[in-house]
Amino acid sequence: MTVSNAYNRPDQLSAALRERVVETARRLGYPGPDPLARGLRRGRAGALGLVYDSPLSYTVRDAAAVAFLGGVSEVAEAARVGLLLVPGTAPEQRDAAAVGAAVVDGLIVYSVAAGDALVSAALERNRPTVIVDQPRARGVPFVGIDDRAAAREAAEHLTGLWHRRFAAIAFALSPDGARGPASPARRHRARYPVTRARLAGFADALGAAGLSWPQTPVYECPGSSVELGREAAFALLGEGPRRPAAALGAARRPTAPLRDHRRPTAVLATSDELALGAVQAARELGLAVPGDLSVVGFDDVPPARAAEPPLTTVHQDHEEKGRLAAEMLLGALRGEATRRVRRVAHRLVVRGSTGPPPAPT
Amino acid sequence: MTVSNAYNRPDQLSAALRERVVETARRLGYPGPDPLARGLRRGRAGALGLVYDSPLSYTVRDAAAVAFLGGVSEVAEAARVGLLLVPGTAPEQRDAAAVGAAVVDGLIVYSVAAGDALVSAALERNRPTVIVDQPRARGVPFVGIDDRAAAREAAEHLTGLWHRRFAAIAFALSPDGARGPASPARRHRARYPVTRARLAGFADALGAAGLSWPQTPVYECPGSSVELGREAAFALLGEGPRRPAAALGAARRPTAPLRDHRRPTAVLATSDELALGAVQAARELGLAVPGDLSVVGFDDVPPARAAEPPLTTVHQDHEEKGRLAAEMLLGALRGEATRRVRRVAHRLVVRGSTGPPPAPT
DNA sequence: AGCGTCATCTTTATCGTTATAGCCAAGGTG
DNA sequence: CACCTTGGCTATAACGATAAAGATGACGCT
Repeated sequence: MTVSNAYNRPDQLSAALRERVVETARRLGYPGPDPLARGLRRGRAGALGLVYDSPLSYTVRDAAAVAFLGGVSEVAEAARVGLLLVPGTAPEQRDAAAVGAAVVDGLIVYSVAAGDALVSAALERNRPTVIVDQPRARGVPFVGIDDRAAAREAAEHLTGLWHRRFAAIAFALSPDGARGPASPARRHRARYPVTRARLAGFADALGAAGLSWPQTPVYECPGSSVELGREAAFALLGEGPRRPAAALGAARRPTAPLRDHRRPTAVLATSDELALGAVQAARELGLAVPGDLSVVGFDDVPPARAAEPPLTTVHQDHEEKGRLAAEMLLGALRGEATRRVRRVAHRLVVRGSTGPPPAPT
Repeated sequence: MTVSNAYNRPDQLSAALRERVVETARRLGYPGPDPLARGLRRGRAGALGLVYDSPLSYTVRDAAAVAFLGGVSEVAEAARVGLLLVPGTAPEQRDAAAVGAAVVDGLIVYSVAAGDALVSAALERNRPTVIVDQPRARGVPFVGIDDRAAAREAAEHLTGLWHRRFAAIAFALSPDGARGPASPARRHRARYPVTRARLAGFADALGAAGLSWPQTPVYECPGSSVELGREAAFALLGEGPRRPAAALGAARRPTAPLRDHRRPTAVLATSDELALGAVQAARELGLAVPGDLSVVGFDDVPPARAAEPPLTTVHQDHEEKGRLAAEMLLGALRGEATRRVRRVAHRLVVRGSTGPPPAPT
């Protein structure tokens, strides 16, 4: 006990004794109180857990997820707690038990599919938990934007410019790795609420403009990357072989674009990465952006602003989302009662990738 | 004990009893074995600790650090251990005790200044530790590149093009937040070994070309960002007021460049961010890159390749560094004896930001 | 019957802390 | 002088798990 006091409450013992303790500790090679034992006794782990939908090694390639991490870490640093990135999210070795075994005081679940075992594992721990973006769970604190309204605004921007032929590129509708055109039935069954809400927002705007959503092609990608967006756009815009770009090798042969009257004049993407891939595909097909094709993204990550042309997109503050989530979690740990659902503001940022549709020929 | 077996070794008891245990657990609201207690008893925390030099909220803005995190996480995921981002690195509340209190089995220390309390705190834990980039510590496993040789190659590329007037932009020489021209004395006292080695490499190349290193201006920035690089370049290239860019406000008034015969024709930067800032400053000063000014960076982060012009820089594989560090640490935890120092390959990537110096007027 | 084997479950002791309460001497009060 | 404080130190008992060893009974074999 005296040793414990020497380390934790130096004022409780005389300087002399403390010095003796420290000296002896050094001589014996005692490395200081064991964090595990201390945690057990004190009942706190000193860390917040972060559960992502995909393995971290993918997640760090997503600028939005990294910004979110930055926000969380800012608050965690200030509260002097660690941030544990929980393993077990890789598809080939999905391991909900890892969530149960994580040494944490509370959990932040970031953008996981509805019904995923990771979510139930997190909730079963009976510790404070905050869910970010998706899925909603009864009584569980939540942080996110109004995806449906935001998507609707993005699409209305284009219907307002009098676009009539639309196509959409979406990241995963459900966590089964599907890739390709998504039928209306599949759209209906979507297990990622965010994808679902964004598509619903697109549908709202198109419906309000008198256009048919079920007949609007939606290309589903199993993730969010420029390469996947490029591939999707080729499928939606071109008539050439639909091989993935990697198979095309170094000397890419662009496929021919669809004839004008069949080709969409506007592409709605559920993320900036996908949108940037679409812009790239358009360029390779010889289509001008926004002259021949308008593209809107979602998230407003840094590359969206830096792109050529800069991307019209829905801005959301990912860092703020991270800060909020962390604060809600820390508040719950302190036993404070706070608002359970926080919506973060979004806004459409109109830049250079959208314009009126080309004049009919 | 039977409960423990029910959770950890289902084969050790009959299905019936196990079912009864699980059912009772549910009824009583028992959330499964407590990770802290399990960790204490088993002697493992199930996580690796990651200690950065700066608070995470800054670190996530550094593409190189994020890529490194990606590499580490890849290996950690595969080994089914978590990754704890240790707090306590913010300058205003630097807290080496947080390193001692982290619930981890081993530590990775990423790019910390020599003599920093974080390093000694890590080593005093008497757990396997790997240091990345800096500082070197006797007998402690290390991963990094040959910074001096790499920097020398970068500078030799420019001396080979017959540049004669150089300037350098460096990130921190020592962790004291200094900003401005770094005297030869200060360069000599540098506490960040990486900065020191890269400057030494520059000096090697300049010396070999018969140029004076002590007379070559070096501008020190307290971090690595485009904005700091821009500011440094203004100081090195312009004659206007040397105020930081932020003070210039929204309507930036570019200062006039130095007259030709005094202005450097080549800038050596210790990071891509700083280099990109220098390119931007040159543009604002009306100087062509590489026509009037050549710039080399360091690290080859994604924006370097995407920049206009694309940046000549020293490539290093940050992810690979992360993977290596994590593997060395896991190896040490398993008690394997491995090589203690691993050098990662680097290579100069010549792109569009460097060329011959302008013809003398 | 006697004995070993095996599957299944239980007992004991321990991991390294720290909350709590207790002890003791020195000094202050009435 | 008895009595209370106070500062400084110590003894006890958990925190919640699990390794290791022990107990129990069913079964087969000679």
